[in-house]
Amino acid sequence: MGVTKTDLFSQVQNDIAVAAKAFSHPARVAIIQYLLKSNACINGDLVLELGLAQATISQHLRELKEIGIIQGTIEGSRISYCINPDRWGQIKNQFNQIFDQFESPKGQCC
Amino acid sequence: MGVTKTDLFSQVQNDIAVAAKAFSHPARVAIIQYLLKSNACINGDLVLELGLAQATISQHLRELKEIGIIQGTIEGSRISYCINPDRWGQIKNQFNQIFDQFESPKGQCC
DNA sequence: TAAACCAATCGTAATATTACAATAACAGTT
DNA sequence: AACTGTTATTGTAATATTACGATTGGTTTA
Repeated sequence: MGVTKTDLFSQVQNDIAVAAKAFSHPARVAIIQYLLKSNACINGDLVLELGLAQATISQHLRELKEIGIIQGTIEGSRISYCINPDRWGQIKNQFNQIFDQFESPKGQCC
Repeated sequence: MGVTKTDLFSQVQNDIAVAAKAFSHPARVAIIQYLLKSNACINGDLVLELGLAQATISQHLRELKEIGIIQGTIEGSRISYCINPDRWGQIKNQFNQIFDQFESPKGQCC
């Protein structure tokens, strides 16, 4: 088959899975890292920086926008992208909530 | 086409993308959460818990094992899975390093 | 040894993702 | 209005992922 059975899982579990997709492709990681250091950029910057085709970058940007981790504003004939602070914090919290749940057991568990 | 151009990206970027895949499917999130609260479990536990076929659970477990976030030890006729503490910490650090790089700018960036 | 149990693997089908060329859409410029 | 620059979208091909039934390989139990 090949279609994820989202109805089997909780809202939180599906949310985390969606958020994780922002980081599950090296190009998207690279885009996010570029935005972290440059604060804002346009499609063309990323084409030069990453070496992928313009259409491919645009596709990744759309995914990141759909996830909500970035936002774009029209600026003349170009679109300026940046990180969405609220969503960023939300995703950070979701992940940290999971990361902090684990405590290394004293003995060997398995 | 459809094959990720890993050679365009840094080691770190590819590493993070691989680690993120552990969380990029709700079933794997559910498995990880189950391991967090039960410390250890076997394939059969997850089949009951998640409602997916045995083969599907096994496939997700293999992925998680390949990523290194879980480990399995043979225990008689069954295999006991648990979280790999070292790898867990490593992934946690990788993500936090990214999460902490963002500082919300005073004004609107875009 | 046979039966029962458990989990990995194989085979297969459906769907999703990744990538790019080509084209469309739109703003600014000449 | 024609041209240029920038990005989204469309179309398409290749590869990857997800899911499950069936089978295999292993250990335990009867």
